[in-house]
Amino acid sequence: MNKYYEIYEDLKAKILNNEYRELLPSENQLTEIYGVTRNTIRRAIDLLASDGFVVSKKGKGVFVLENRSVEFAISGLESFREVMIRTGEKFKTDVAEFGAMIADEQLAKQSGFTPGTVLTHIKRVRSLQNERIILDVNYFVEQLIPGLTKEVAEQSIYTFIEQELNIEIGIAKKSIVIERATEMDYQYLDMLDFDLVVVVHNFVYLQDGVLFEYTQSRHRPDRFIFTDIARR
Amino acid sequence: MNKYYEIYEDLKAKILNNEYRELLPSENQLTEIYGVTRNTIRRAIDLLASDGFVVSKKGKGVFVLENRSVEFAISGLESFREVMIRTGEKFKTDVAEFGAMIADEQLAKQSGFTPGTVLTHIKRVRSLQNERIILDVNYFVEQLIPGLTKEVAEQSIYTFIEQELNIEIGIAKKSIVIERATEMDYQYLDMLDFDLVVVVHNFVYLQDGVLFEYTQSRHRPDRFIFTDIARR
DNA sequence: GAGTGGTCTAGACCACCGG
DNA sequence: CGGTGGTCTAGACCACTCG
Repeated sequence: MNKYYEIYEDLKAKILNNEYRELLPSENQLTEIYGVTRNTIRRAIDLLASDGFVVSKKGKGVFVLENRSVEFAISGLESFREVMIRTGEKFKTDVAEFGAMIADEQLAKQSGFTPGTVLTHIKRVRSLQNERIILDVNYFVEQLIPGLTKEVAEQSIYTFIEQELNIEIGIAKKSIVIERATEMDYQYLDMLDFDLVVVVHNFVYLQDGVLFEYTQSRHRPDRFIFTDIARR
Repeated sequence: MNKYYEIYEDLKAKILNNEYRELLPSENQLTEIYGVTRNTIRRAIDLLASDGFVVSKKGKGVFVLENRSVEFAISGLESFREVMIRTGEKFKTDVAEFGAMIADEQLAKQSGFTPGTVLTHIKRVRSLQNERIILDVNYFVEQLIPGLTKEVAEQSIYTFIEQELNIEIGIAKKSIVIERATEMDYQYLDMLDFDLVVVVHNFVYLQDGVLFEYTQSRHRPDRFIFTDIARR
C-alpha cells in the first residue's frame, strides 16, 4: 500500500486512541518518525483533514478536532443508503423491476443521457427490520455496463461493475431534494403518514468522463440522514 | 495568488470555453505550457477534479467530464441557504431573536458544547420573494466570538468573524435530516401545507480545533437543495 | 529568531495503457 | 516500447506565530 495512506491510518488510529490530543507532532518531526519526506506526511495529513479529524494552521501546527462524534468519524460523505450498504446492516433488497428501455426526451433531460440511449432500468426496494424505506430507481447505460441481471441487482451492482467487469468509477454528483411522494412511492414503500420523500439524484461517471448511471434514491423522510465535512 | 490556483482557474475557463473537450493536454505538456513543475500542475488538476470537471486515469490521461450541468459546476458542496447567501440573491434576513444563554444538558448533548458554556443565541428568518422559507437557529460560544450584535446578525456574521475579529474558520461538519415541523417552524416560516422541515445541523470548528458554533438551518422542504461531488 | 505549515522546484521510479 | 498519471524524494523559500 502507499506510504501516505499507511501513515494516514497510523495517525488516525493514534488520534482515536487519544495518543495525540491537542496537536500532532510537527510535520518535520513526523518526517523523522516515519522516515519519509514532508510531502508524504502532508498527504497523510490532508486525508485526515478531509475526514474531519484535524485542521492545520500556518505557524502553529496541526490541531486535532475536539468532539469527534462517531457518525462523522466513519466517513466523509454518505447517505443513509450508502452507510447501510457499506456496513451490510440487516438490509434486505428486493428487485421490483428489471428490464431494458430507451431514454425518451424527458428522461434524457433529467438524467443527461442522450435520447435513444439503451438503458437497463431497475427498481429496488431496501428494507430494514421489515420496513420498506428506500426505493432505488436505477438507469445504467447498457452498452457501458453489459451483462446486468436480476441476480446481480439482488446483490451489489457496484461489486459486479468493479470486480466482474473491471470498470473503474470516476466521480459521482449528487443532489438532494424533497419531493411529494408519487404513486410509485406509496406502492413500494411503507410511507406511514408521510407524503414527502427525500430524493437523492445520483449522476455517476466512469473514469473516462462518460456518464453511465443515473439513479434516484427515494427515502422515507424519517429514515434519511446525510453527513458531510467541508473544509474552508 | 498561488500558481496552482491560477492554473486551475485558467484550465477551468478553457474547459467551460470548450477549448479542451475529451482530454486535457498531458501533465508533461502542461508543465511546458505553464512553465511550472508537474506537482503544481497536479494540484491544479486536483482542484478541477474535486469540482467535478475532470477525472484522471492512469496510463491514459485527464478526461473532461461530459454533461457538466450548471448547478454542479458552480461549486462542490452547498445547501440552498449557502448558495443564496453567496449570490446575495434577493435574500431578506430578519433577526427574530437575539440574546445570551447558558448551554443546558440537552443542548450540550445535541451540540457538543460543554454544559454551562455561555452562548449567543440567535434566530434569523430568511425570506425569498416575501416567503419565509429558512429559519437559522445559531449558537455561538460567546467567549470565542465576542461582540456579536443584532446589527451584525442582520448582515453577515461570518464576514464579522473573519473580517472584524480576524478569526479563521477550520472545518464544518454537517448532517441533514428531516424532522416534523415544530411550533417554532410554524411561527417563523410560511409552511404552506408542509408538516416537515429539512434540518441541516452545522458544527463549525476554528482552525485550532475548537467548536465555536452550532447551528440548525431549518428549511421548508420545497425550497431545499443540496449538491455535492464525490470522488472515488 | 526559531519553528510552524504552505508553496514550489527538479528529479526519480512505478503501474498502467496503447500500438 | 513510449507516454500517461501516481507516488515519493530532497531541498528551497515564503508567511505566519510566538516568545
